[in-house]
Amino acid sequence: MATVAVENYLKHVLLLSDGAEELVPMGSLAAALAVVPGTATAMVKALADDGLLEHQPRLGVRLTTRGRRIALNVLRKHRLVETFLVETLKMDWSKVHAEAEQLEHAVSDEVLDRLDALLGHPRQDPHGDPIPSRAGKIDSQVYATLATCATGRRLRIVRVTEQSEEFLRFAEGSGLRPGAELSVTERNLVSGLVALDRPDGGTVALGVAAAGKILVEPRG
Amino acid sequence: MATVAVENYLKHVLLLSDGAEELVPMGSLAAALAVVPGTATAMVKALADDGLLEHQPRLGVRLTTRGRRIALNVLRKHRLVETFLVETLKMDWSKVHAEAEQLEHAVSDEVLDRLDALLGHPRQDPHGDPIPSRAGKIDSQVYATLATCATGRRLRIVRVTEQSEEFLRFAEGSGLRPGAELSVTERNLVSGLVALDRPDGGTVALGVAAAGKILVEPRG
DNA sequence: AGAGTTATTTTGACTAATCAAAATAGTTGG
DNA sequence: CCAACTATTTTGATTAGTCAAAATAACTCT
Ligand SMILES: [Mn+2]
Ligand SMILES: [Mn+2]
Ligand SMILES: [Mn+2]
Ligand SMILES: [Mn+2]
Repeated sequence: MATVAVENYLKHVLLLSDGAEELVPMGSLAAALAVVPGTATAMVKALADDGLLEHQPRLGVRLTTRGRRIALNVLRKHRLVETFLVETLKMDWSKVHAEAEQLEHAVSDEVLDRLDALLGHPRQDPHGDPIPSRAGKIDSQVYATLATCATGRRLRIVRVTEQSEEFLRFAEGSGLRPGAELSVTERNLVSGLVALDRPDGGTVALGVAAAGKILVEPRG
Repeated sequence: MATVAVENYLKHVLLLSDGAEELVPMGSLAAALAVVPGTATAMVKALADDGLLEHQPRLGVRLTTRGRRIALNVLRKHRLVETFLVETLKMDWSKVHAEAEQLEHAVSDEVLDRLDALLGHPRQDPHGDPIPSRAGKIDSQVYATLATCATGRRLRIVRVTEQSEEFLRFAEGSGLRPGAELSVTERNLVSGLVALDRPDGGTVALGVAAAGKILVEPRG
């Protein structure tokens, strides 16, 4: 079986290679895993020897089919566990990421299947992140963000791509969770400010970097 | 935080020191952890340095208060997880021990509390093993076994102290799970045979070693 | 094209956990 | 009471994963 470290490396390569084809630079990988670059290089060479990813020296890494299969299974565990923690145990969505980071390595495939059934085969986790299917299919639809979408239109939040506890608590407090509706009333790229209107009349202001973490779709 | 290995060592010392006072010999500890004796010695010295247990060279080890506190918490996680897997996920009681062996190290105290509440604060796990309280209290009642109890009396099974999948499947198939009633009709210490009667008229024969794994209490 | 900057790799060292095999202490039977 | 056996400890290696710092390659800008 793959160790915890191996599972984490493979999962992060998957997460950093939006879609699947691009090379992930060693720098991003090392930063995502919170290790120094040399450590990532050493680990990546070992994983390449094991046929789990392809290493193009000085350019980056890409998962092999085997590596991708493992990474998708870990990601499925992570997101189903998050869903379980929120739906069944009523935990706060801001805290489940850290829990799932551990549990994703301890949950067996058998337990995973039963959790999936208990939860009714969910397609998204509490943050709107897509849950890979048992077969390894994952929804890769591209959405606009609050930093890029048209202003004035009625929108629905589909996903919040940022796991940090503080950010999620802020989003929750501002009514910015998946399913919520709103519109962008103003966006000033110079000042970096984005202003939102909620249907309940409330108003929210946030920076363009934070706005980029919130994915939306148009809603008539 | 204690590593997985440390948690396993402390938990096994606790399990091997029925009650709490006796010294656990290094041999038993090494066997329980499936490591060679020298490995156990090395680890035990490190744990003693950290004040988690007391090592009397050539005699054995005993948990300190701190070590015992950690060990009880791990054991509580183990047994509550087993209960969750059987009660909520409907897993077979013969398979949950192996799962819990991993999950006991990945479940946080917060998740533990919520699992406990979800399950209604159970006092025993699916095998009848007592679940330590959050405060670290554990029921240490002593029971007779099918190898030692009086014959002829009506009995109720309270606990099955053997985690192996094969044994538990056998027990299940023979109607020997906690709560089941029965009586010992015959016990021959020479041949090592124990014969049982079930209320439904069924009959079971098993060896005295296996019988010793099944704890019972009298039932009028 | 060369200097400087940045990303990546290499080298050397460390920790936790383990095993194999040799050394030692303790116990026991004649 | 000593030889033999058994349990435990010691010693010397190994593996996985990591960091610090030096070396190297690649890119950028004039
Ligand atoms: Mn993880
Ligand atoms: Mn998520
Ligand atoms: Mn364990
Ligand atoms: Mn149990």
